[in-house]
Amino acid sequence: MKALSEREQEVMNIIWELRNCCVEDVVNRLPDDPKPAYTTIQTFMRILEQKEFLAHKRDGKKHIFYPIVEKPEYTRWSLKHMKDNLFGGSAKSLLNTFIRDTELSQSDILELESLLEELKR
Amino acid sequence: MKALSEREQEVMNIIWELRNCCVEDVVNRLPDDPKPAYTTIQTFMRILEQKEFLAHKRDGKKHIFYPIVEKPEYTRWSLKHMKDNLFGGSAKSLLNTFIRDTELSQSDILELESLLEELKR
DNA sequence: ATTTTTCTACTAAAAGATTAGGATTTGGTT
DNA sequence: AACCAAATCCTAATCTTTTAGTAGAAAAAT
Repeated sequence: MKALSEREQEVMNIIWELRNCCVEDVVNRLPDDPKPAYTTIQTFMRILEQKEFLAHKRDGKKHIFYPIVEKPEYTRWSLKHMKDNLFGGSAKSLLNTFIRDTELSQSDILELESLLEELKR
Repeated sequence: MKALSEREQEVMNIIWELRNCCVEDVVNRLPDDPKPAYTTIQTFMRILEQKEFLAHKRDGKKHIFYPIVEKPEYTRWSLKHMKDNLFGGSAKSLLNTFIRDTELSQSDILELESLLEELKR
């Protein structure tokens, strides 16, 4: 697995949501900051296919793309990468930083506690 | 704040540890995968200075560099970035994924519980 | 059947990341 | 003051990322 660049990430987020989609579907979901050209997004999808995040099948003249790496798989990898590179491999240290810096609601806290309770067994 | 590239990150990790150091100190800490040239690392340190992660003072003929962005500041920013880009802004969802995927020891779990206990008040 | 539209494939160029060589400066030493 | 060694500065080549144009093929419309 290889890290996604900023733009690749943005494209993958859309495809993970749409599941089966063509280039145009993705372009339509992108904000018009300026809206990138059709061919630009097409290039990204070709690259993502080379990197084996996507595959495609034909439907008439269209290519229908779909993810072959799932989002949970990538987020897991990505969090591990961050843990190793920024927190010296310590999960505890990442959790500490994140929990202290994030405004968790009381109900979030209760949910986390029951998750931890579950893991004790 | 701007994200650090892979190599920039590696260099910053060393500087955050050493606090005050010259180019050579950093080069010496890098593994010899192949060891990068002195001038390569110097270039990175110049870029990191432009990006305002570092500053330097003179000592004899050497430049002594030191961080002006601290590691906790960057890790915080970086986790927030990941939360927003991969977990739709949901801290709960990031924590859930991370906690479930990480082998936490029993003592880690207890520590986290008391941290959460602390945040309830 | 010919024209028009719509999509992909190929190409390439601008911007950013990574690498390092050679010229130049400079602090210290004789 | 002149020299030397060590460090910096400047520059540039290569690689990756991001962007998009043009050509060509396939389908749709006339």
